[in-house]
Amino acid sequence: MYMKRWDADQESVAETPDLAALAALLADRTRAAICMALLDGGTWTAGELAEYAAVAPSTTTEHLNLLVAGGLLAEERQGRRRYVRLAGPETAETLENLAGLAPYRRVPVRSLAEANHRRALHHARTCYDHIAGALGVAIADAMTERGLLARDYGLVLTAAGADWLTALGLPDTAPADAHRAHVRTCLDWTVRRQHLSGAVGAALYRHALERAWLVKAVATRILTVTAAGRAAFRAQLGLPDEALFPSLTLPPPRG
Amino acid sequence: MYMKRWDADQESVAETPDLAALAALLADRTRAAICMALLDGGTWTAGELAEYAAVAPSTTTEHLNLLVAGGLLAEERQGRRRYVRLAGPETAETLENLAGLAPYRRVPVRSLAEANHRRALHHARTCYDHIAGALGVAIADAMTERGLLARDYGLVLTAAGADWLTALGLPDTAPADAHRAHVRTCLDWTVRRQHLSGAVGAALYRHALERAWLVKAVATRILTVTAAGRAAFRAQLGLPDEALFPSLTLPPPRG
DNA sequence: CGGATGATTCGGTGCTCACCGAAATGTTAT
DNA sequence: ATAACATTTCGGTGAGCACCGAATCATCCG
Repeated sequence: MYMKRWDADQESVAETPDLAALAALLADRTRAAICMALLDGGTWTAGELAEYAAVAPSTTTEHLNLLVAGGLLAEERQGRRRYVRLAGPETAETLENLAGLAPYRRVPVRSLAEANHRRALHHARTCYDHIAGALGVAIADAMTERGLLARDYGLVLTAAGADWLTALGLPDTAPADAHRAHVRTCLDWTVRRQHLSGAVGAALYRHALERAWLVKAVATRILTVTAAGRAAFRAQLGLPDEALFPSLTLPPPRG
Repeated sequence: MYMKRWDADQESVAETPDLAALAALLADRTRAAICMALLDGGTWTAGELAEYAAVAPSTTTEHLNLLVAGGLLAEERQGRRRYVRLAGPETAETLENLAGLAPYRRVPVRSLAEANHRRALHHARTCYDHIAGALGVAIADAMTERGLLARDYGLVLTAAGADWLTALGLPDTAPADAHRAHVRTCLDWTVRRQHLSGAVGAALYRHALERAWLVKAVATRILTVTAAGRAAFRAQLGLPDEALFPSLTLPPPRG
């Protein structure tokens, strides 16, 4: 009797998420460095990234082609120039989570300037669209301590927290995209502690920039706390000086 | 005048998260398959994984060495056999998030059995310690619709949701580890939709197993909904038949 | 219209690494 | 003890790929 062969036309293929392909994009040191650089949330040109990653422009082109094709980066062409940025917030969060899981690597520090740069990064930096580093962790801690965030029953903005945001002038931080949780944590790779991300984290960051509590350096992820910022963070959240002055920031813990 | 050189002993090295090293672990198809298999939350022997991944035992050994050394897997030796499992919930969540971001890959389906297997996986499966697949998404949707979860102001368990859990006999699902949010979403790679994870998701899964609403097949991630389960999910959440019968589950969307 | 600039294409090179098989190690069973 | 079994070690092979430089293309500027 004739049996129909299963491998016929109809359902002979299926689709599986290709985890290895995505990971392969990040498995190269240069591409990983590019992605980490773009975690500042900004838009870079191919040439800038080439210089940052210390590879030839031709090499950078190949990397960018892969990253864009893989959906990690979004690109925009203007004339002879190629601008790239991270594809979106989910990409940024996944990257930062991954970095939090990753082992540490010892890298040589070649100059005093570089040491200062690192110290500043550890103190306060952007994580795509919110605040990370010692300052970010201190903010999350202070908000929890003051009952603005509740860590004990899920991670939620409390009623007091919502009031506090309103008092700051953040109009309810409307849930524009339902896909993105309002309050979310992000594992900080400098201290391996949680800091505030999600829509609330992003709103807080924007607000701090608008009020000039923070200033972002160009072409880096470094944030600087202004005098006004220190006053505000002290008044609003009672942040200690350790969180407000880079010079008081300790080096990161051992890996 | 003598200037002290900076590259002296003191602070000449710093530590950076080695994203590329971590990603390299997942960048291999065999290792990725191993990790995906372990997403069932179970403990596998080296030999089982070798057969599953269709590589020589010696090759499997090398992969497991790397994955364990990289902190993704935890191992336990008993006599002549080596048991491995995912290192922890964060690892599982990051993996599933990554899979949700990954592109699809077309794979051949060689037999009717394999096609049925895939269909079953798409219908209901474990994601480490909670429920994923069409059933998992349907549960999250139904809970949101019934006001047990609120998606509009962060993702929180509502008061009604807490009551519902208590009525089910889940005693408040105590916040054992503060690091893990109670309610959390996990991007499902089959449907690219959110399902329920976190401590609440895990408690719900355990409860469903205890009450025999679900049965987990050995050595796979497949969950089967029992008759009692269908009754319970209908009564408790009003789940439609599409979510309760694998035969009604549609194939996954195009990548 | 040249000349400078940003990016790309292409060929070639060297290194890394996934894989296997055969032999070895150590453990459980007969 | 001996046999069966699970895993590991090691040497060797082949493929993939990150990298560069030189040439090319496209755009902007004087």
